[in-house]
Amino acid sequence: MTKTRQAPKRERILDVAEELFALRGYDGVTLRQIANNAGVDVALASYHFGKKLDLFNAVFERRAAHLNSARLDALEACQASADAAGPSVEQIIEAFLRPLELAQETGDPGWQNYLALIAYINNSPYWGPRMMSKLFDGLVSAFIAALRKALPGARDEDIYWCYHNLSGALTLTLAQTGRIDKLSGGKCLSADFEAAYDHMIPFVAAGFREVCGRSGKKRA
Amino acid sequence: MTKTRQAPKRERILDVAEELFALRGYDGVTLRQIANNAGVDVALASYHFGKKLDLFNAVFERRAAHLNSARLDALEACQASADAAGPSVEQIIEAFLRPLELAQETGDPGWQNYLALIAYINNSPYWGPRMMSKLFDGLVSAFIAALRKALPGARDEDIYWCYHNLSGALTLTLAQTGRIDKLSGGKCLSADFEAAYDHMIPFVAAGFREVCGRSGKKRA
DNA sequence: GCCGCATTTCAACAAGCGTTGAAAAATAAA
DNA sequence: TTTATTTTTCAACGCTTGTTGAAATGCGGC
Repeated sequence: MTKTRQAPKRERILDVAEELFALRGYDGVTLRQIANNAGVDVALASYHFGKKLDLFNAVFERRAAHLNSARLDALEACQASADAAGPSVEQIIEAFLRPLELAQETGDPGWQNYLALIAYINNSPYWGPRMMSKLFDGLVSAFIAALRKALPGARDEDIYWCYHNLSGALTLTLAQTGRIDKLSGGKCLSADFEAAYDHMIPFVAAGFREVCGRSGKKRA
Repeated sequence: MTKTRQAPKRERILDVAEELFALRGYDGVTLRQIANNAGVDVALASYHFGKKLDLFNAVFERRAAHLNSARLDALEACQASADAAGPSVEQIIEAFLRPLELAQETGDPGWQNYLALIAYINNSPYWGPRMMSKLFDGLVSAFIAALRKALPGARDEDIYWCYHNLSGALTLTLAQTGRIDKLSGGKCLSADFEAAYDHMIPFVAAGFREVCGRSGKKRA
């Protein structure tokens, strides 16, 4: 077998690129910074990935499939364990958010940088339209469909605006700016994803019900 | 009195810088791009503002005072017209958001770029800690105090997490990525700030009440 | 007219950028 | 071992970057 021995330097380049791109954005990072922090030569990034933009895309593709299937699995699991009416709004939001705690689950701290990078492109008027659809349109459609079923009679327009609010709250959480740490005087911690989701899930579920009509009543 | 003749080229540089920084971020824009789009020489930006970072800061300072006083005025107005119990959560959120529709009010389209730029730094792990506190800490503290009064018995931790969710939803709205336009198939429009706030205000208010307790204290 | 000052352009600098072809080193196959 | 292939480094390229000093332009006061 002459196949991929999976040299560790290639992965180190991806790890460092992930971290630096998440912190400073695509244009705020140079290939030399990435190479230096990874302890390799500049040309090695080009050898493995091609152009700088190709490296950027490679960072996204490395974890995309794993992330999407984890969240889709969570949705299907909560649908399977629900009655004929389908899962509640809380259960759907929970399935949407909880799989994102995979930094703790997998023990790989790179996930945190990856999610911060997702936040960066989702909030960017330049990168958003270029990358978000390709990465997440399928996933979002599945969750929107589940929410539509859990909120009978709701107008599509209202559901999308509510999803937009959810997406924004999530994005700022993933960005890990540490702003809430300072504002709250240390009472809240950006790095505490569990606390963030514990608060976000009931917050968002109540918002959906308020805007999309109370017909979708709260259930245990 | 040879006072400021306020050459229009200086303002044009700020306008273009505002627009391009909002779209591509600080590192994604060159001084030459700004100068070209403004129809001036590269060196003119340095003459008026100094270093590139000084120009970046000048863009923020141009509208900061106006924006903050508009929002603080709205808060004070809703407090003045309330009874002894103070304004409701909805009224406070409304005062927090509605003044941001000043692109329509003032007729200055630059406001939209400015707010997108605010969204950019608020979501950035690099720029956020550097700039958000200086610009908005006073304003946020005033609104937090009003919310604390409107939610008697709520734990500070819960209030800050709810504010974080509000800030995230607002940030993604200001970023103007157009993602909701595509997702909703045109039913929702990123540029329609009024529709965004019409949905965000009840959404967020319901979330605050759910998480921070409906009237008295929250469960253990 | 000329003068003084603010504004704007011109021209160029050193430094850093992404990228590439060829050499060197490491690894696998024989 | 020798050979073939992959991985990594070296060295350099053409180009762009932010910045600056000096020259040119505009303009009100004399």
